[in-house]
Amino acid sequence: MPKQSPLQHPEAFAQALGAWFAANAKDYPWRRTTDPYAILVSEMMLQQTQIPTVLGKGYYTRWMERFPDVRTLAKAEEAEVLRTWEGLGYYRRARFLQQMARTVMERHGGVFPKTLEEIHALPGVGRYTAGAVMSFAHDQAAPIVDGNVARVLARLCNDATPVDSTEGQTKLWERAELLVKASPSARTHNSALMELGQTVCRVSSPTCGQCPVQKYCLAEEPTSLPVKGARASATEVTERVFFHRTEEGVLLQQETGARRTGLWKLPALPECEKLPGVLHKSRYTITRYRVTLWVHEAPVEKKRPALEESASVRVISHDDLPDLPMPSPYRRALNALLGDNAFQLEA
DNA sequence: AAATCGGGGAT
DNA sequence: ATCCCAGATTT
Repeated sequence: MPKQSPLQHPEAFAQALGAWFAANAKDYPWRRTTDPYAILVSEMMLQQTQIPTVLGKGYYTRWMERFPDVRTLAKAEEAEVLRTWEGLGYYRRARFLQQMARTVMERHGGVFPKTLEEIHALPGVGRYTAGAVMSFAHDQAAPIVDGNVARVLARLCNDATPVDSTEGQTKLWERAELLVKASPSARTHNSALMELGQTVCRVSSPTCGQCPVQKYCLAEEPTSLPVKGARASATEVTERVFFHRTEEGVLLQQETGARRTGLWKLPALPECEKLPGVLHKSRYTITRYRVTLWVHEAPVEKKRPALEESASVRVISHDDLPDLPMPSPYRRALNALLGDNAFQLEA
């Protein structure tokens, strides 16, 4: 029996997908609310971050308890905002979220905007996230295309156009829009499309036999789709910082540049003729970098620039240490240095 | 159109 | 080690 294109039978496709979802939907906290702020928080946390990460470590619940609404988030301390985010990565998202809250307070009088254009204009909110809020909070027929939807649509249409190309993106959004407009509920439809990609139409070993829309799928070799462009290879990076402990606490430095803005780290090691002793060494991979982090002893006082006079460098007391937002690699290094094995170089 | 954001988990 | 993940912004 010949396959039918989902694009030529959008109503029947949406019907089959919706029926499947009605019987198989998972229970997530953000599916129990229609509060656009609560939806937006979940979407921001889930950008490039898996559901078990957000859910398992309690990030979402903790955030909503601490910042239950836009007003609370808008007036919160940035350090507390970043500390609540610590461990999720891509800390820019946390800062965007607070900027969003302040924008809603100042530009929208504290009322969360209701149109796609206004939501899309909020800091950190792109086309996907704006569509997610419109469909999940307001049940409006706005399309969404995330990694899951891209995979599902590429396979359904048997389309090898690279999904990360401009042409591929244009096709995906057009198809997503066509389908969501043919569905009885955008909220159900968009949730179902993503969940299908997550549970059935998986990256590897998809379970096509259990797929509710298999008769609409034109894929001949599902696992060969979607096609993506090659990514850049990893770059080796060496980072040298130092550990200086006084009676009052530990010397730390706050990031002010384009990366990890607002977060604290061990201070960068100044240029030295001779490298001070090594206290700790670790390796981690971040985006496209493979970093070797060396923690040295503090350089001798007279050769060290007046770091304490720099606005970004401060002695942090041990009591305040847990409350400062800090990227995970530094947090781990600091814990190792302050723990029982302090001053022992790892083998 | 491509790079960057400088995470984290699964495989 | 590599890929993927409920992406967005900047240049």
